[in-house]
Amino acid sequence: MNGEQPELPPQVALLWGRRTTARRGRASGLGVEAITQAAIRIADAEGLAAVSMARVAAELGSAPMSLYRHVDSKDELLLLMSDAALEGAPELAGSDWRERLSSWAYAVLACIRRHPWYREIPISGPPVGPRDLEWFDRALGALADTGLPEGEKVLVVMGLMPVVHGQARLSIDLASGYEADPEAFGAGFGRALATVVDPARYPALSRVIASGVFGPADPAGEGTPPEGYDDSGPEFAFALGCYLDGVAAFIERTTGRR
Amino acid sequence: MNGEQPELPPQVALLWGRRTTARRGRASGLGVEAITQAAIRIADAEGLAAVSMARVAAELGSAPMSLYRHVDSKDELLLLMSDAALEGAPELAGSDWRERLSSWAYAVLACIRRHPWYREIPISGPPVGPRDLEWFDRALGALADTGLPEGEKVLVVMGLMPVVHGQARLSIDLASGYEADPEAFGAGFGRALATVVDPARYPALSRVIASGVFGPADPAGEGTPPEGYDDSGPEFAFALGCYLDGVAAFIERTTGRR
DNA sequence: CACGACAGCGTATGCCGTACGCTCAATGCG
DNA sequence: CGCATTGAGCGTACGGCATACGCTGTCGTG
Repeated sequence: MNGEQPELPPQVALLWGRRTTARRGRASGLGVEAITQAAIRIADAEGLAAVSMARVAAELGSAPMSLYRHVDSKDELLLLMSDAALEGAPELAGSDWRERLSSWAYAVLACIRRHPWYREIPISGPPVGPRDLEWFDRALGALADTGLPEGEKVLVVMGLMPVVHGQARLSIDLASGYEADPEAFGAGFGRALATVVDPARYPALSRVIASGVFGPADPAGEGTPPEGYDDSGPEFAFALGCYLDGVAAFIERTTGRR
Repeated sequence: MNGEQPELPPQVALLWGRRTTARRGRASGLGVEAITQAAIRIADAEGLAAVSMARVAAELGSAPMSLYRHVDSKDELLLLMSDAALEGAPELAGSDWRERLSSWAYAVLACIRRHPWYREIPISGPPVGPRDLEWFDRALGALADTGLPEGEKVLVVMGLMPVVHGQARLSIDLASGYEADPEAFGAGFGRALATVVDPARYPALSRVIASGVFGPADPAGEGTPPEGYDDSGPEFAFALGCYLDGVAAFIERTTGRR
C-alpha cells in the first residue's frame, strides 16, 4: 500500500508540489517555488520573451543547468508560471449570482492585467493547477443558489472563461498597441483602414468606417482618443453583459418552467 | 503627388501586397505568397513549432537567407500566416441576423479547425489583414437589418470574436489532448481531479466532481466518453447561444423601445 | 566515521533567427 | 547590341537558445 497516488500525470504532480521531496544528500537551495517566482519577476519586468533558462538562473545566482533538477523543461516552467500568475482567487462578493460572476470576471481581468505575459503562454489542455482550479471553484460557487444542475454550471463557467480571457487579451493588446504608437491607434488607424478598404469588397466595413467609429477621417476630431483604451473599457462590460444576459435566460429556462 | 499612400504601417502594407514591386534586376522566383503558403503547408503537417526560416526555405528549395528579401522577420511571416489561414469568408446564409451570425461563428470554427496552429500565433494589435477584415465585414453585414448604429454593431462583433475564437481554441485543445492520451481525458481526468481536490478548499468544484460530470469516479462507467470532444461540441453552441441571446436583448433594448 | 545519494554546475551539441556582403542574372539605356 | 545598374539569391558567421551528460562536492544516514 502506497501512501501517495502514483497515477497522477507528471505535470499535475508538479503543479501540486507532489514531487519527491528528497531526504538524503545535499540540501536544496532552489526549489520549484523560487524558480517560478524568479521567472515571473523577469516576465513582469521585461516580458515573456526575456524569460530564458539562462536568464532565470542568473536571477537566482545559479547556473542554468541547475534549474533542470527541479523542472523538467522550459514548458513545464511556463506551466508553473501560468498557474502562479493567478494569485489567490477573491471571495465572492454580491448578493445574486450575476453580481458575483460579474465581480469574478473583473477580478480575472485585473489579474491578467497585472501579468500581461499570461496571455502569451500557449495553453494546451484543461486547467489543472491549484490556483486555476480555485478560480474555477469560485465561479462555480457563484452559481450555487441558481438551482442549476452541476453539469450545467460547468457549461456556464466554461463558456464564461473564454469571454473573459479573450476580452482581457483584446483590451491589453489594444492598450499596449496604443502606448506603443498613439498616433497609429487614434485617427491614424481609421485613416489607414480607409485607404485600404475597398467599398465593393468590404461593404459593411466601409459603411462603419464612413460613420467615423474608428476615428474621424479628417484629423480635426476629438482630443481624447486614449479614453477607451487604458481603463477596463466598455467592450469588456458589454461582452460580459451579453453573455450573462444569455445565462440568465438559460437559468430561467432550465429551472423556472419545469 | 504620389500614386501610393506612403503613410501605411509597414506590416499593413505587406499584408495588402503594397510592397514595391521590382522592375529591374533579376526576376523574383519566390514571392511573399509562395513563402506564406510553404510555411502554412509545414504548419498544417508538422505543427507551428516546425516552422522555422530554414525549414520554410528548404520547402521552397532555396537558401534560408533568401526569404529575408521578401519578409522582414519571422514575426512578419507569422502575421502573414495568420491572415492567410482565414480562407475566404463565406457569404451570409440565413434569413435573420441571428442565423447569419451563428453560421458565421461555425464557419470561423471550421476555419480554425483546419489550421489548428492558428491559435498558437501570438496576436498583438487589431486585425488589419485583408482576410481578417473580410470576416469582420461579413459579421457586420449580418447585422445590417437590425437597425443598430454602426458603433454598436462593432461592439457586438468585437464581443463575439473572442467568444468564437476562445471557444474554438478550447475545443481544439481538448480534442488534441484527448487523442494524445484518451485514458487521461476520460475517467482518468475525473479521478486525477478527485485525488487532488480538497473539499475544504474547493467546495463547489468537489461537489461537481462528486456528481460525476468529469467522468465517474469508478471506472465502470459509460463506454463512449470521446463523444463530446471531436465534434463541434455542445459547449460551443451553448456559449454562442448565450452571447447571442444577450445580443438579441441588446438589440431589442436599443431599437425596440425608444 | 565512512558511505552513498543528490544538488549544483561545466562542458558541449545542435538548433534557432538574422546581420553583412558577395555574386550574378535580368533589365533598360546609350 | 553591349554595358552599367539594380536587386535576387545565397554563403558565412555570430550570438543566444534549450538541453543531454557526467563530474564534484557536500550532507544525512547507517
